[in-house]
Amino acid sequence: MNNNEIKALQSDFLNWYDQNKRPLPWRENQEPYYVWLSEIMLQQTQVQTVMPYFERFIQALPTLADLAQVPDDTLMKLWEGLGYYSRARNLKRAAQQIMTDYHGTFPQTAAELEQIIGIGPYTAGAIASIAFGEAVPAVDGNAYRVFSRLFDDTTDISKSSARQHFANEIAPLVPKERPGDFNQAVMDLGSSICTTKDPACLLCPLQPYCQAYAQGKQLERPVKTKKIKKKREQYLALVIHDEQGRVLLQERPAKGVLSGLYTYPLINEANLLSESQKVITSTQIAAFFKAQYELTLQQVQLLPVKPVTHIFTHLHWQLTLYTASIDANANLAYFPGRFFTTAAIAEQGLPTLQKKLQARFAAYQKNV
DNA sequence: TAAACGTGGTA
DNA sequence: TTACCAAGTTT
Repeated sequence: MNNNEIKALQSDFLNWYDQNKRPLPWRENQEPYYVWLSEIMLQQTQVQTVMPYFERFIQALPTLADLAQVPDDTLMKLWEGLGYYSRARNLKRAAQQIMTDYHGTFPQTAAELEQIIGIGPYTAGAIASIAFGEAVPAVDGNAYRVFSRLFDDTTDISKSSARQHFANEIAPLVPKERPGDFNQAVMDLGSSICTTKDPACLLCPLQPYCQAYAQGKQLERPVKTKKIKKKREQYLALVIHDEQGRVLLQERPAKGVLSGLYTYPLINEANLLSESQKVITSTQIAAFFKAQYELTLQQVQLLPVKPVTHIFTHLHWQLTLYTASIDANANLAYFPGRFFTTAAIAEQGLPTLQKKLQARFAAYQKNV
């Protein structure tokens, strides 16, 4: 594309954006804190999902300084259900980093922003262009789709190297004048017109420039080869009450899925079953708890309800519910977790998996 | 470089 | 039910 073509494309695209931009809460101003927060929340997450979380978050923590000091419990409650919980933890760490290392003022270039925890190449480009007017691309899934079509580019977006390749291709198109609007136009176009399955090419402001459209290959772009196969795992989920009606929850290990979050105690069936064994017994579960945590369970019973299924990006879990009781004075020294009252559970930030397990148990109780 | 990391929606 | 998609970063 020569300079005149690029100018025309930029003009057509920004005019389209001016007419069609979505009114989103984080577009009301260019406050870096809000731009940043929205970009983190939007990682791998759709606008509709983010909206209520964003509103609640900025109401609870209106400034960077508030975020830097927020208690972890409050933070997780605000993030509850959004997923990828390390995003929230990194958000707080980053806020502290900016308060101490940058005197509470955001760095203003993509290169500097990328040094902050939780901000990768995409988010750095997005913040730098939207909040600070730096003419850099923001290469996300939308950009892959839009520009692989525009250039009829067959680069495999499954590969890590694809991001830099597209950044190089896109950079000459980003206007010096309105780089943030240009990048946001890419996102809006990608979500409304240049969609994966049924792109509305006839309505697209870039259609006159689109090389894939010219060849009828828009559905073959972008090229993506990798597919993740989910590992199947079976778990036991134990609903353990004491005589005061409190329930025992377990804190998940610092590494791995749902790290640091609370769930009912979960036992991987693979850790319970020996070679030829097919059936798990209540006695065996109690023995496991004794051996692992020095805890004595009583009345371990299989709950006659449908197992809970939960699907992560790379895992497919099936969880069978059990109930049991335990002494309120049991020594939890060797157990990574604690008792929760009903009220305390409601205040705790819990992963959706745990919410599902609770719902299944509640539905059972209702029918008894 | 590839795998790990949540969740909700759609075909 | 399975598979894939959606404003990625970290290790």
